[in-house]
Amino acid sequence: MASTRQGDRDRSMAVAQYRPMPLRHGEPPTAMQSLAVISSCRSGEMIYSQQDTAIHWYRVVSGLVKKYAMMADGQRQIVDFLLPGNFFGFTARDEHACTVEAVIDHTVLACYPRQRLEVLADTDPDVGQFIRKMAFEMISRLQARMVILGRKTAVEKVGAFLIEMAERSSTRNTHALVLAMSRYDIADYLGLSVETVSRALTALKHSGVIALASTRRVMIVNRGALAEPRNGTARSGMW
Amino acid sequence: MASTRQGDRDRSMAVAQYRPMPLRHGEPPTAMQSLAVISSCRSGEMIYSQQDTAIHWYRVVSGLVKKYAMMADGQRQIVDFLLPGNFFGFTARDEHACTVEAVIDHTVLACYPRQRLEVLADTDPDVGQFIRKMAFEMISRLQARMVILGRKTAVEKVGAFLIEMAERSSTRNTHALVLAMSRYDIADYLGLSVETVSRALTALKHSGVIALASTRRVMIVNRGALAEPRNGTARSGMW
DNA sequence: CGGGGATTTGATAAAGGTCAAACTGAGTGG
DNA sequence: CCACTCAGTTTGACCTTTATCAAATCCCCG
Repeated sequence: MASTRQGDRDRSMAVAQYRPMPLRHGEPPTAMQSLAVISSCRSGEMIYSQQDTAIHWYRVVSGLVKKYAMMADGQRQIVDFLLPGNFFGFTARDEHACTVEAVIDHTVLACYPRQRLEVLADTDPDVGQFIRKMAFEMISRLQARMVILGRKTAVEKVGAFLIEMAERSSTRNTHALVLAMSRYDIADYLGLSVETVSRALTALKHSGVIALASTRRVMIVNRGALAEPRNGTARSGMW
Repeated sequence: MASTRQGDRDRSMAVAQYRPMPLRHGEPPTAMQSLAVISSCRSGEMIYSQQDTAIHWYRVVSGLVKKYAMMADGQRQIVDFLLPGNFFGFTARDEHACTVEAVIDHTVLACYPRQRLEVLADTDPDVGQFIRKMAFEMISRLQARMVILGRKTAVEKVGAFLIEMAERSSTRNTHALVLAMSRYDIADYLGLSVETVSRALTALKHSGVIALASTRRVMIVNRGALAEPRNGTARSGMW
C-alpha cells in the first residue's frame, strides 16, 4: 500500500512505531480568562465562516464543535473536532481558512478578543507560553491525523477515530464513548463516504472489537485490535 | 465522493471555496538569530528521529528536509516538506513524534537550543510573537494538506502538490519548478503509491497541463487546470 | 402514530494499489 | 569511451478497496 521500496531502506533506522499523543492542556492563565466572554450555541450554529475576518479566538467550554473546509464542488473536509478545553480560531493571517460550527445544542464557548489577547501574550509570559503550547499541541494533533488520512484503510481510520475520541473525551472510562457527531461528520473527518464508515463500524461490531449500545454509544471491547486491525480479530477485507 | 447530503445543506452558507495559503515569514528577530548554530547535512542524513528528546528547534536555511512518521508495518507518511525559511522541531511534549531527514546534499540548518529559545520567547515579545506566528502558519499549512489528503483524487493531489511547491519555492518564476524529492517521497507525502504519482504526472503531461523538461524539472503550462482538473483539459478517469 | 433525517445494507463501478517488467540516466570501472 | 550497474521512474495487467447509486430500516421528535 505504501511505497515501501525506499521505506525499507529507512525502516532499520526508525525502529519506533508512530503513536498518537494523549495530552491535555491545563486551564488558561487567569489573566487570559478575564478577557473571555462566554456564549452558548445551538446545534448547526455557525461560529465563523471561511474568509471571515479573525477577530476572536475561542475555547470550547462544553459541547462539541467542528472545523471544516468546503471545496468548489461541494465536498467537505472536516479538519478537526474541538472538544471541551480545545482552542480554535487563531490564525497568522487576517481571515479564517475554515468554517466552524457547533455540533450539538448547548455548546458553550469562551470567546477572546484577538487584539487584546495578542497584547496580553506579548506582555504576560504565562499567557504567551500557554498559547504557544496550545498551538504546538494542535500541530501534533494535525500531524497524527495526517498519518491516519494518508496511510490507513477504512477500518483502521474508523478504529483510530474511536480511539482518538475516547482519549480526548474527558471521561474517566475510555471504553465507553458517545459519538456526538453524525456518521456524515465522521466520514468527512476521515475522508470516507458515509456508507464506508457505517460498514466499518458494522465490521468492527461483528468481529467483536466494539459493541454498539445504540447507534451513537460505542463500547470499546478490544482496544488492541481497534488500534491494529491488521493483526487482530478483524479480518482484512472488511466483508 | 463526499457525503454531500448534509454538505448540500451547508453549501449555501459557505459560499467561498477553500484556497490554500501563500505566505512567507520574514527573518527571525536578531535576538533569536544570535542563538543559532549553523550546520550542514548530506542527503539522507537524519536530523532527529521519532522519540528522540526535543532539545533543539530548527530552521531550514537552504536545501530541503522531510518530516515523516513510520508505522509498525513499515508504511511511511511524509507529514511535511520543509523549505528554506521553514521551522521545525518544536513540540509541546518532550519527545519528537516524527523523524526528520535531509533530502538533498548541502542542506543547511539553523539550530536553536530549545531551553534558551523558550526563555527568550518568554522575555522578548518579538521572539514570542514570531514563534507564535510561525506555529499558526504551520497549522494553516497542515490544515490545507488535510483537505488535499482527505478529499482529492490522485491527479488533483499531484496537481495541488506541484502548485504548493511552486508557491513555496522562493523562485520568482512560479511556472518552472525543480522537484528535489523523489517520486517515492511525493507518494508518501500525498498518500499514494509511486506508480499512481507517476501515472498522474504522465496524465498531466499528456493533457498539456504541465511539461517535463526532465524527470524532476516541471513546467506548469496551465495553472488553472492544475488547480481544478475537474473542469480542465485533463479528463476524468486518468487513463 | 406518523414523518423525515440518519443509518444500514446491497449491488455495481471506478479509482487506485499491487505485482511484474521495461526503461532511463548518472555514476563506475575496465 | 563504453559496457555495466543500480536506483529511480515509467508502463502494463490485474485485483482489492472504497465510492456510488439505490433502497430498506431505524429511530428521534413532534
